[in-house]
Amino acid sequence: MAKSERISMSVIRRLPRYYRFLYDLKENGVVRISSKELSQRMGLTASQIRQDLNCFGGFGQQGYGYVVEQLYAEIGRILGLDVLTPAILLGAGNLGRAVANHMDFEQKGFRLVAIFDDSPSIIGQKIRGMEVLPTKLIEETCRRQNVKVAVLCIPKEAAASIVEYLISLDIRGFWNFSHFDIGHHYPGVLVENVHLGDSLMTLSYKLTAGGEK
Amino acid sequence: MAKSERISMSVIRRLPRYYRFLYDLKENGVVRISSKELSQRMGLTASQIRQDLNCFGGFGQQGYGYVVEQLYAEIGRILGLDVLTPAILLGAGNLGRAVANHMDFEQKGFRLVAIFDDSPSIIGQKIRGMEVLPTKLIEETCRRQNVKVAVLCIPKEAAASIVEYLISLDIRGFWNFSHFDIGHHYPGVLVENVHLGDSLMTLSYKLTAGGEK
DNA sequence: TAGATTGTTAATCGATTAACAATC
DNA sequence: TAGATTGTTAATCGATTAACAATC
Repeated sequence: MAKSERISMSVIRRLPRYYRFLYDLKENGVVRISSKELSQRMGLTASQIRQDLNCFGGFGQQGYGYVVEQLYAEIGRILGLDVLTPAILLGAGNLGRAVANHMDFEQKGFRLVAIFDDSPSIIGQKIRGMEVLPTKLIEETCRRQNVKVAVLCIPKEAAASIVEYLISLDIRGFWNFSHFDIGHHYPGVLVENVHLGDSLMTLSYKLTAGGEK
Repeated sequence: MAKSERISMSVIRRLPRYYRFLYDLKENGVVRISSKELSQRMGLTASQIRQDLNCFGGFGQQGYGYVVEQLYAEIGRILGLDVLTPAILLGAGNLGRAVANHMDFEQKGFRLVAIFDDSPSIIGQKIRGMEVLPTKLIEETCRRQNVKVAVLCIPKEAAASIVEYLISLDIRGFWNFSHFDIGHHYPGVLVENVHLGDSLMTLSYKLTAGGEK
């Protein structure tokens, strides 16, 4: 099914959006959809949608379109959402608490197994029913639960050294909210950076430059 | 100075990252930097850096490189960080509180002037010294403070109708954390979407596909 | 069957990289 | 001046769009 060529990140980053739109269609009882109609709803070209999907296989039917439910499931599988990867969260400050409370990890392919902080005033607090643990328990937790992913909600200064430590514990993926750029330093380590500040500055640019039009 | 051609989003999205790296260099007392050295630190090509910067003007000096402090200031200006745009935040749940507390709006070109929620149990609470106001005060606040930007930390269901309302109040920019896709529906309205769920699913894909290598 | 819509190939467009003359 | 490094043009690479034969 899946074609063996390397898939570009441009394509991958569109998949979660397809997934969301298909979920909505599904919820609204829509059974089939053509690339044309989906393209109009999403503001893309039909060509791009077909091109994107055909990176992974022919999910449609000529003359008919795509079966919503089936395509939804297929994309979920491509994204790996059907296998829950154990993850820990580091840093239970404002941001860490919000991420832990707000994000539905199970629906996105992860299982949040523990939350850590090193501030004595935060340790022991409950977040979504989970007690915040001291950082010295990280190693044991990772070993016991076979944790492969860490969510970083810690300050930039702390991040650099903690990343090294986590990699030594066999953590292989980071969802990084810290301002520290894990990026390209560690080969084989998979990183998804969430730089909220960058996003806000981009909006500032759009507003500034948008006025020139 | 600024060249008049349209700048691509690919270039724009790299600017905040340049800005962060230059800030660090500046803090570490580095006075000058060449595109080559910066490229190594950032994991880019020197060519790309020079190409990017020259979209906006020649900020360097042949045979020398770039003056860190000067380039930093220049990029800040390009991003429009020197003008603070008044913004309101809607939705003081977990996520809204974290964004309000965590984000340094002033450093990113904005001034957060008010926070709104429609839940009686949240209205009146203080977040970063600001009292959460009932949504019925949105109109008055926007008019009085000439608000042009809204940060949306509200559920998807609420977003669709609130966006229309805010646009009618002359809001022209959205920093959108809701799962609602403002995207292409409203011409002339500038949107920066932060889809945390999409980001997490992308990490799931990387982990899934990374294993195939 | 006729109509619709896919999967896929070819054409276009845009972004990145390479090369080098200009110049500090 | 000689060496270094920019700004910029040209070459390459990749992503998007258009077109159409295949087929349900």
